[in-house]
Amino acid sequence: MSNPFLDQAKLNPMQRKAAETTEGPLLVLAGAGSGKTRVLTHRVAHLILDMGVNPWNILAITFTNKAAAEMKERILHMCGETAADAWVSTFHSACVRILRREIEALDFSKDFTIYDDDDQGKLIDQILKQKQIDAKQISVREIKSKISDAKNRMLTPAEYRKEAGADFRTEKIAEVYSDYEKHLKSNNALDFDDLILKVIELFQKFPATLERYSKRFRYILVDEYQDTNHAQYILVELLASNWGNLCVVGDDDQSIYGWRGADITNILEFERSFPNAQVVKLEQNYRSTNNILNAANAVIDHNEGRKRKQLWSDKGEGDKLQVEHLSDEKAEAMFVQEEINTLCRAGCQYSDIAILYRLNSQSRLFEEILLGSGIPYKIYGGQPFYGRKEVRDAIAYLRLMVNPNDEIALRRIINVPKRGIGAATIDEIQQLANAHDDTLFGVILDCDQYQFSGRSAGRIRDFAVLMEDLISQSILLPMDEFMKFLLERTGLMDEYRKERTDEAKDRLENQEELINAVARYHVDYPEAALSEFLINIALVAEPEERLLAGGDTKGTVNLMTIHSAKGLEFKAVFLVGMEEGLFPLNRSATDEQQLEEERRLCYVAMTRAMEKLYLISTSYRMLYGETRPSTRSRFLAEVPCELCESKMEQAQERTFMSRQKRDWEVPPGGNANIEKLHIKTPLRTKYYTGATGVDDSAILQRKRQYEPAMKVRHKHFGEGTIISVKGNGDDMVLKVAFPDKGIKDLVAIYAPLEII
DNA sequence: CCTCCCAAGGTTTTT
DNA sequence: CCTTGGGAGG
Repeated sequence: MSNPFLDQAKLNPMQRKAAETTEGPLLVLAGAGSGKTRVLTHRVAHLILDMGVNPWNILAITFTNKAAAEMKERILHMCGETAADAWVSTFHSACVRILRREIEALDFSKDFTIYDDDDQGKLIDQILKQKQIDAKQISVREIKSKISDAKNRMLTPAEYRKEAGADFRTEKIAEVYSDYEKHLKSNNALDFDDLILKVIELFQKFPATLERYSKRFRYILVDEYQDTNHAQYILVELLASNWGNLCVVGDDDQSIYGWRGADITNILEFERSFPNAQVVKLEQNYRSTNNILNAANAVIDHNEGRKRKQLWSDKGEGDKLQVEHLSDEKAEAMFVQEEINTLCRAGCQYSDIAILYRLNSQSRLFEEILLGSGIPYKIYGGQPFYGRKEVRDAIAYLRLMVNPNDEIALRRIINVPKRGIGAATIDEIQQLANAHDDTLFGVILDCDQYQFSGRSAGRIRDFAVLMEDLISQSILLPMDEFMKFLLERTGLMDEYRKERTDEAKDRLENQEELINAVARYHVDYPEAALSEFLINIALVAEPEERLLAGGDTKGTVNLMTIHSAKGLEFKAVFLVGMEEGLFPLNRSATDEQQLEEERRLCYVAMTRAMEKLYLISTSYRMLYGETRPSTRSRFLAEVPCELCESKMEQAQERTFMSRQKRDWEVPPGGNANIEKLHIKTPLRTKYYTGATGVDDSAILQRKRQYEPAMKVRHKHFGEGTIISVKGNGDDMVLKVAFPDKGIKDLVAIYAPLEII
C-alpha cells in the first residue's frame, strides 16, 4: 500500500496548494510539464483519505478515455477499491451515463444511437438531397461544422435562423439544421454534441433531476479546461451549482482546439464566472531544459490574450535548439533520419524520439525514408479501428438490431453487400413509408403488404427475411456468437474472401478483430446488452487491446501531428516543416485569432521536448503534389538567436540544387524572401543530392537501379515486371506490367515501388 | 443497378 | 501526391 502522505511530500508548494484547496471554485493554471496529473490525483486522494469524503461524491472529468483510465487507475492505487465509486470519466461518457438513466423524460428511448462524424455527414447529405440543395454550393463539411457551432453555443434551429438575418446561405444552413434535428429525433439518435446538450436540457427542464446530481457531486474536477466549449461550461456550472466546489485545471497557452468549438474564454474568464475563485499557477516545469523552455516562452509571449506564465526548470540550460534549413522535404527527411541514427549511437532510444508535423500528409515521406533506413517507427493517427468501412458496415447491422429507427444505419447496409437494392428502390420504399406514416424499416419488414415495381419486390423480401433472421438470432445468441453469425449470414465476410487482394485480407482481419472485440467485451461485461457495447464503441473509437498495443511504443520512433502530441513528452523532438503557409498554415494565418492558435500549437510542440529540440525548415516543399518555394516560419524568428545553435554559426553555403528541373522558375539570384531572411539570420543550408553514397537513403540509390525486366512490388498493384525505363532523374518514367492490373506508367520518384 | 473514369479539392480531431 | 464524388455508359 502506498502512503499518500509520503507522496504528498513530493508535491511542490504550489502543487500542494492546488491539491489541498478543496472548497470553493479553484483555477489551476498548469503550465506544460508542471505535474498536472499528479496534482489531480493527489487532490482526489486528499479528499478521500485526509478529509474522509465519500468517493461517491466526487466527479472528475477529462477529455480522453486514456486520461480518464489513467487517472482512475492512479486513484485506485492510492486509495484502494472504495475509490471505484468516484466518477472518473470523459464529458461524453459521464453524460451518456446520465442519459441512459434519464433520457426518457426527454422523449427519447434508452436505446438511443450515437451518431458520429460520419453518420452526421450521411444524414446531412440525405437532407440536402431531399431539399434539393446542391452540395457544391454549401458543403456538407461546412454545414456540419456550422451546426456543431450552433449547438455548442446552445442555439436551437429557430434561434440560429433568427441570428442568420438575411444571409441566404446561413438561412439555408438553418433549414438543414432544423431538418437535421427532426431526423435525429425520429431516428432516436444523438450526435456527440447532443450528449452534452441533452443533459443540460434535462437539468433545465427538470430541476429535481438537477438537484439529485448537483447534490451528489460535492467535489468536481475538470481537466484540460481550456478545451471545454460553451455547452460544457454550462453543464459544469449546473453540476457545481449546489456545492460550488469546482476545480478546473488547464493551460490557456495549450488551447489548440478552438476550431472544434473549444472556447478559450472559459479559462480566461473563470474568475469572472466564479467570483470568489482562487487561482494557483504551476510554473515549475519538470520536463524540459531551460533553453527549450525559454524558447517556447519567447514564442508564446507574442500572443496577446493570455494569462502570463513564466515556466522555469531546475534542469539547467541543456543543449541549444538546433535550427536547420534544408533544400526540400526530402532533404529534411534524410537529415532527420541521419540525426536519429546519431542520437541513437549516443545512447538515445528510438522511443525517446518524436517527429512532429502540422499535417498528416507530411508523414508519408518520413515513413518512406525511415522504412528504407531500417529505423523502426510508428505513425499515429489515421483511420481509427471503428471508423473502417468494413467494421462500420458490420456495426451498422448491429445498430439496426438495437434501434430499428436508425435510418442512417439502414441506408448504409441495405445494399451492402450488393443485393440489388439501389437508389430507385430505396426511393420507392421511402414513398411508401411517407404515405403510410411508417419508417423505412417498417415498410421493409411488412413488405408483403405492399406492391413494389418490377424486380424489387423479391429483393426487398429477401432482405426482410435476412433482417428477421438476424433479429431473432440477436436475441438467442450471446453477442460474440451473434457477431460471427451476422458477418457470415450477411455475406460481409465472403465479400472480402473472394477478393484475394492484400487489402481484402486486411479487411477480413479487421472483421475478425471485431469479433474478438465483441467477445472480449462480453467476457468483461457478461450482463451487458448489445446496446451497451454500441455505446461503448461510439465513445472509444479504438478497442482496448489496440489502445494498449498502440501505447506500447518501445523501440519505435514516434510520428504524429502536433495536435496528437499534446500531453506527451519525448527526449528529442523534431519539429519539421517550419515554413510559412504550412506552419502557420495558410488558411489559419488569415486572422489574428487563428494565428494565435497556430502559435499555441507551436508552443505545444516545443514543450514536448525534454532535452533536444530540432526546428527544421526547407527552401522548397511539395504539398498536394506541387513543389513550391517556401520561406521560413515566422515562429522561427520569434526564437531568440542565443538559444539556437546554427543561427550563431557561419553564413550559408551555396550548393547546387538537389533537383535539376522544376515546373516553376527560380528567379535569377534565388528567391528574394529567402535571401532576405538569410541576411538577417545566417543559416547553414544543407543539400542532399543522393550522390554522397553510403549514408544516403536507399530510396535514392534504388531510383538509379531500375532496369527493364526487373521485378518490382508496388504498394497497391502488387508484383510486376519493368518493361521499359524512359528519362532519368526526377523525370524517369517506368512502364511496368502487373499480372492482374495491366501495364502502368509510373513516375519513378513518386511510385511506391520496391525492387524484389 | 453497377462500374469505370475523370475532375476537384485537400487542416488539425480528445468524444 | 492522394482520395473522393459525380456523371456517363454498359
